[in-house]
Amino acid sequence: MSTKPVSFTVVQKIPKSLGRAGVIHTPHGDIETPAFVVVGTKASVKSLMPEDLRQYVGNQVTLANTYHLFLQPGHEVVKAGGGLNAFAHWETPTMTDSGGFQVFSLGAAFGKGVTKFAKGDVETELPARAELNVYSEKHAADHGKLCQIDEDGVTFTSHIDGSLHRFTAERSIEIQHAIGADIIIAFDECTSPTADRAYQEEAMHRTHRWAKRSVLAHKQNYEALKKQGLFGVVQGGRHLDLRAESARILASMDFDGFGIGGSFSKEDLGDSLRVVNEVLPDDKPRHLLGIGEPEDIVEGILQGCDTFDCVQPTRIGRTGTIYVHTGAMKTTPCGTFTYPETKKISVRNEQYKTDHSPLDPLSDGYVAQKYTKAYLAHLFRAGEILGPHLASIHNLYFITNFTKNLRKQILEKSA
RNA sequence: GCGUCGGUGGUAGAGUGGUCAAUUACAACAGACUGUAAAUCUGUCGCCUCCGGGCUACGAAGGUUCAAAUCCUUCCCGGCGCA
Repeated sequence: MSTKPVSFTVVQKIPKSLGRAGVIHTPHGDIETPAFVVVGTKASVKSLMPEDLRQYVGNQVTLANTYHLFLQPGHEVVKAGGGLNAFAHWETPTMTDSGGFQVFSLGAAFGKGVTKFAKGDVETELPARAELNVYSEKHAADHGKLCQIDEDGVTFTSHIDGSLHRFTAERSIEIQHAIGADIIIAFDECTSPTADRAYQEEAMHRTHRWAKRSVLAHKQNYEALKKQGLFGVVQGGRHLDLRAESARILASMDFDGFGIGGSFSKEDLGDSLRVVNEVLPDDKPRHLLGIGEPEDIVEGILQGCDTFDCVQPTRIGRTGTIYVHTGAMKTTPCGTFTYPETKKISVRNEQYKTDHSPLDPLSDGYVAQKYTKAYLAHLFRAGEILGPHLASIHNLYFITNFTKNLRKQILEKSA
């Protein structure tokens, strides 16, 4: 076993595929991969107690966010509270995202309704270029966003109180050291799918420079080095050659694992991942950042990704949309996986007001079995907080278990 | 009985001669959401529509006016006050 705090063991490879089942070892325990990573941005999985996660979800790992915890309550508070695990009473292994996604969500995407997925293949607009040394609230407001990018880092205008803050590679690592998650992520720039190739390339190279600095910053903190693993983030947008180049450059740096970030299009997600994972080393875990619809996870695993975090189960759950099984089974082209077809339904819809069947009769989840659509429909209509709570638990169990079943198939196929 | 205030779309409640099919909120009906600015946001919400518009509407019936939810008359209904 490795002396590094975070290491990876491949347990079983999928024949003729980049995919594998494995185990990520961390100071807070092992993560059996492929695995879904529950998102708890502000050290809180929205509406759930950690006990709910343990008892009804069975997740193995939870992800928080550096930018959000830095603003509130402050990373020093988390540190004084014993670090993320103790502070939030999370007992699973933990990760923190670097704040790189906020460069996108509070920057290019701010107020525009664009998502990480391209709608079509047209580059609809150019992102605002970095404008050096122009940091002001007014400037940010004028540009319709809360952050400005330059070579050295990013200046954020807090979405909470408008105050200005500066993130650099070193600063993000420093904050993540204080927060204390098992796996931390190098500060990157998550680009918009609307950015043109030239900008994707420029941003990618900037992310690489930040990655190099992040490795250095991490190595300089001896205490953190013993307890936390550092992941670098592959970028390159929808351009396969850039993706491959990004993977090549990052693979040459001393990371404990890799995140795959940035924007994709739904159609060539698999191609983008394949190109990247062909290059990344086999003996390190690969995390697909922020993607996790059931079909995406199947594709991601086939193309060699080990872990997936996604906000979707809790976000859609909170407003009454739940995952359910249709009853049909699907098989991947080369027969690797046979998995249940899924769909999303909105339990607020009129038809469910009097539908007293279980949320998802085909699921073995506790909430799916014990609670009915009519009850959830009532809770959401009545504005009861139990509605978002139950729907979130249900969705998290659904996707966590969906992923676990795929792992099981990898192991069974080879047995 | 007299006086007075009021009766507006599913609800509450704006509007008090034209720009009113009628502000707004809620409810209702749908939709969106993929490293969480998110217990959020968007659309529809009188009827019909070839999406240009047409029709019926603000307690009821009459009336004034080029034009009425808005002014006048009577009636019906409700709150309050006085008998």
